[in-house]
Amino acid sequence: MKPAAHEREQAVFSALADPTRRAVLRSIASGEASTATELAARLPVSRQAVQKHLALLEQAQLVGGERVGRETRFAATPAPLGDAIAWMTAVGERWEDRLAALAEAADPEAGR
Amino acid sequence: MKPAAHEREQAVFSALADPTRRAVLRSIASGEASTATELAARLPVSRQAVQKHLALLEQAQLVGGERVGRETRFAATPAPLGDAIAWMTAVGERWEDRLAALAEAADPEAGR
DNA sequence: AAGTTGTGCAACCGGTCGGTTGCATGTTGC
DNA sequence: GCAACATGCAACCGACCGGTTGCACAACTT
Repeated sequence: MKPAAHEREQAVFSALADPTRRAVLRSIASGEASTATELAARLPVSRQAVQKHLALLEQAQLVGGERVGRETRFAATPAPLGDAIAWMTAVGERWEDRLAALAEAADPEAGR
Repeated sequence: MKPAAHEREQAVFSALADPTRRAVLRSIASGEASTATELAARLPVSRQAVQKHLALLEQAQLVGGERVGRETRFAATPAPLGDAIAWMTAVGERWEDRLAALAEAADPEAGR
């Protein structure tokens, strides 16, 4: 298997792009609901729509589903969020570095 | 203007959803390129495609463009990334809280 | 056993997205 | 002034996405 990092990254970011999906994830993370039908009751979409969102979230490894009896209970596995955060902070740091370098180059003497 | 928070949130997350757009943002943040034509040269897409991505990134306030002579130079303004990170950490914390509560509730009985 | 509740899967549909081509405009350099 | 380079804008297109409906099946309940 090839997790490939940027593949998971892609999965996470695109999973987070949809507002409904974010709502689903939030509901699961806060324990307000754990099954597709429960989530659908809290959201203005059908159960099948929620189910598709859950499939994507699961593919991004943001949630994990476990079948208990006749219902499938989902739980959050927010580890991938860490990857996304890492990407963002990396970009942010690069930006800061760049800014610092520019500032230093433009202001070598009068620096702090 | 009224940013409405969740509107900016939406803009940021959907802006980050596209790999090409992330590449553009990374290139700008690291100072590798700053104009649409430069970016297009580094990427396998046309200049106009990059330009559209830049428009979205600018709309999400992740970059800012300033016209200098005949070229438009873009710079990163990663502040919105902080919002996104805040959202993620909030979800992550809620998850941890929930997990802690469950663990605590399950601890005395330890059954499953 | 029969009915009820929850799930999984497939097909379909309209809208949006990422990308392209084409053209018009503005800026620089000779 | 004119050629070359960079940008802005619009139209168009194929693909994907979010959502729906419909149906078949598994699992409790009585």
